[in-house]
Amino acid sequence: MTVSIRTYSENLELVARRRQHIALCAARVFVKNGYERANVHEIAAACSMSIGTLYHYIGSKADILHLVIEHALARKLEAIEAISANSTAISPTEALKQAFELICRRIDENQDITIFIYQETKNLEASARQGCLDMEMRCVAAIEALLTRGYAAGDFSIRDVTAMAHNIMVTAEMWAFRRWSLRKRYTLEEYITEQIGLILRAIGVETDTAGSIQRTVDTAGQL
Amino acid sequence: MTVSIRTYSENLELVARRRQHIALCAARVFVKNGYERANVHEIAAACSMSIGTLYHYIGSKADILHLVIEHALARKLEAIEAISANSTAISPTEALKQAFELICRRIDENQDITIFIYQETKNLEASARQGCLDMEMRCVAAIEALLTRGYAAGDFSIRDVTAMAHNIMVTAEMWAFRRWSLRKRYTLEEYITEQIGLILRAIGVETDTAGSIQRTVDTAGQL
Amino acid sequence: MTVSIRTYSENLELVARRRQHIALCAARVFVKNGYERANVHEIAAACSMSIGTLYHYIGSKADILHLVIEHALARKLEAIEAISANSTAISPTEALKQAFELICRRIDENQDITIFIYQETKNLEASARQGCLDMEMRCVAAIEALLTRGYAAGDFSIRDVTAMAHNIMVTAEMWAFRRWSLRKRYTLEEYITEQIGLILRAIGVETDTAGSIQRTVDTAGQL
Amino acid sequence: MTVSIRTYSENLELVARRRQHIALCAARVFVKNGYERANVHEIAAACSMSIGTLYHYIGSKADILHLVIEHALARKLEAIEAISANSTAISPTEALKQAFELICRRIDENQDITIFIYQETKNLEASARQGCLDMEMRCVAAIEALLTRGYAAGDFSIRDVTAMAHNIMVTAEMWAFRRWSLRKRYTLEEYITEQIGLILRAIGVETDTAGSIQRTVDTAGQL
DNA sequence: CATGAATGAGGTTTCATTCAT
DNA sequence: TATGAATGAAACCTCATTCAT
Repeated sequence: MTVSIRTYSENLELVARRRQHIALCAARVFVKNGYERANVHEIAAACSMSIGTLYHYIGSKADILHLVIEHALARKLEAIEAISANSTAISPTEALKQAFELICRRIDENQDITIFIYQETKNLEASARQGCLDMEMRCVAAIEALLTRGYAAGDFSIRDVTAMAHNIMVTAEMWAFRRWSLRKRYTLEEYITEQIGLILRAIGVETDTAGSIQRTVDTAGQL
Repeated sequence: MTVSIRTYSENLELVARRRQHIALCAARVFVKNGYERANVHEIAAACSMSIGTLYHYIGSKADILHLVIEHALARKLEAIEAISANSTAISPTEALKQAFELICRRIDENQDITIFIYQETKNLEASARQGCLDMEMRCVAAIEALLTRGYAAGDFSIRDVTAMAHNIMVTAEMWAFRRWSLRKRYTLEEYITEQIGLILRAIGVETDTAGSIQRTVDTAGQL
Repeated sequence: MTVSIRTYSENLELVARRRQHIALCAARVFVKNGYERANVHEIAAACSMSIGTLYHYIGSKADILHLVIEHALARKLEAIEAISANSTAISPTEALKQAFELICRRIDENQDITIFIYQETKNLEASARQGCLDMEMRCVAAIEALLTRGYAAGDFSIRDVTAMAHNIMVTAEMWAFRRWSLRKRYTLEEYITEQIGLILRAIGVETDTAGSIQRTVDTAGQL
Repeated sequence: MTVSIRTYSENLELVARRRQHIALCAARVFVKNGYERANVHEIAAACSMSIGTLYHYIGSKADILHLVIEHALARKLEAIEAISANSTAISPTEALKQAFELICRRIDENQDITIFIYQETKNLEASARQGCLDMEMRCVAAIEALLTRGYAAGDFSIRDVTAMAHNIMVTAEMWAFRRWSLRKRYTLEEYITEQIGLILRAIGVETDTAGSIQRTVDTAGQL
């Protein structure tokens, strides 16, 4: 899973523990200033390590980025696969509704890192980036599974599930990367309700048209 | 419209011409390596100017970013408003279909800058960023107008047009920022066809279900 | 008087007029920011000239400094020589008192340029600097003349007038370059009175001891 | 006492040692060309440090100026306070004479930095400058103490000691900043003798009139 | 295993001066 | 005579990485 990153340590378990720590702490620094503006001094401080120690467990600043993004994506993938897997007991429609809601709530809790991944994945070198894209693909695949199940059950009228799965994933992430606009207009709950309505109708599930939205939250122009 | 940027010249017409030139040439450099990695030396060279001359027309590297993003957004906005305005002669459904197709084709032609804007708008200072977000909002508004017209005509069964308008905009831009996945599966035409189907059904327009997609183009993991 | 400075003009009268103008206007800019921080753009603007025109009448930024300092020193010298010359009708003691007072008042009116000369004469090249030092020497000489007259008349008990003349000149200029301290304690009038008392007693002239000073003006720590 | 300057090191003792080193070495570079013309490359070389290392102990070039001036003033203040304090065993007149002589000799040994402080203190930012002015004030206060003691003992006929204290301080510094004139006429010993005579008579102490000065040293027009 | 002082290349920006118009 | 656009060297400062302790 983890791509090979240089380390001076031979205690693999220690390396893994430290890297997890770095992934968590560095994320805060990266998210605050962006990858390029964050400096290794600040990252080391956030990890409560000296620079020297930090460099025992990573080979370069880019490796820290890799750790951070990979960690965040792995947790996102875990969450989505769990959501998808846990919904076999209920109807496909209900499963899709619940899945979308849970994914949206997860994105809402991880807005900053979601946006960060959109912005900084470009700084990964090819192989690391490919690993991350693979995880993104597996997120889509988990959603595709939900859709395929509904199609097989005759509940969803859709044959090409890929586009729809991407749409669902991006619709959830939009809540983060278009928050400067969406949050003025919707609460998270309203957003979820509205988008679920659109999704279900797109795949041919009849719904009682979602209620209109009036309340406007003013959250200025935060990005 | 244009936020004030420092200049040593008082010849407003010259300043405007040079800045347009900078916006175009610098975009190529920025897109290649990202904002932070691009250096002003390279930008000046791309503009066929000395660094000194470059700094006669801008006050800082961040101003160049502002110029580039604002220029790109202004052209996107222009295009979308034109598309929206030019479609009053045809039925709302046909208008929406054509609009979505044209927007997607425009995004396809401007993939790199589309992605760049997602990644680097964060580097603008507050006021510049707000100006850019305002233009994004006007893009959404132009799409809302199309939807509202179809709703008023009774053709679209949708009451809250905002979410749908965002979805349409993001679906088109997805073609750029998820190209690493979508291009393996769809040609631009297939993508447009598939997504139009989903959009129309989400707003209650009956369509003959779009055909399934089989062909897979392998374009490696380019971002 | 004026050391040769490059000019592209052959109209000597025009050159002289423009240079006088430059000396006056540039002084304001130099005094505000210091010589090195002042830029030629700002100087040209203060002179209501284009950069090109400015460089028709001077050869370099250092020439402007020369013009400014020479102009200020020439006026100081003029003033002091006039003061010294105009006092032949009164007693040496009265002449010295009046001269000191007038010089102090002149320094008070020209505090900024007085300090500026202390700070920036170092930036003149050797020959220009020498010319300026010569003018300073002539200021001292004018004061020496006053002292010598009093000595010859038997009113002043002093044989080496040079040190005393320097002291008098520097005491007056101190009002400018130590204003951050002196102005908290003395008004100009009090300062003059107090210092005249000290000067006269140093050269053996009996005075009714100047009154004590109580009032404290708070002018913060301005330099 | 020392104003806070940014450092990347947390080893306070090391920081203090390095800064002392910088203050000493940078002074030579500054004095040679003035603050603005000196460049950090040259300063780092004079400190036998890389530029990177230099910037670990200071935050900006202006901080180096601050270090240099503060260091020089602190040593001047120390010297003057020591001189003033050490003279309680002798008569006020003798104490004043010795103090003036020692201060003049100290200025003579530190001519360049004395002039430098006159010229470049303006480049300090407000708070740093205020700290330096405070030290100057304490120098004056130490001299005031000497005068006050003589007044209290009935030896000096002077009530306002402030002006006289400033005069004494400036008279000593004059030896540096008017050396282009004074050194042509006086040796240091002659200068001290002559000025002590003037000082003592100004405060009402009878002296056998100081001898005339003939020897003229030609030291060209050095500033 | 842990530290953090040292490095120096490379970044952005300024500005005195020239010269074609 | 007057203009001001163009130049590019050189300035200050940052920061990822190493390595002796």
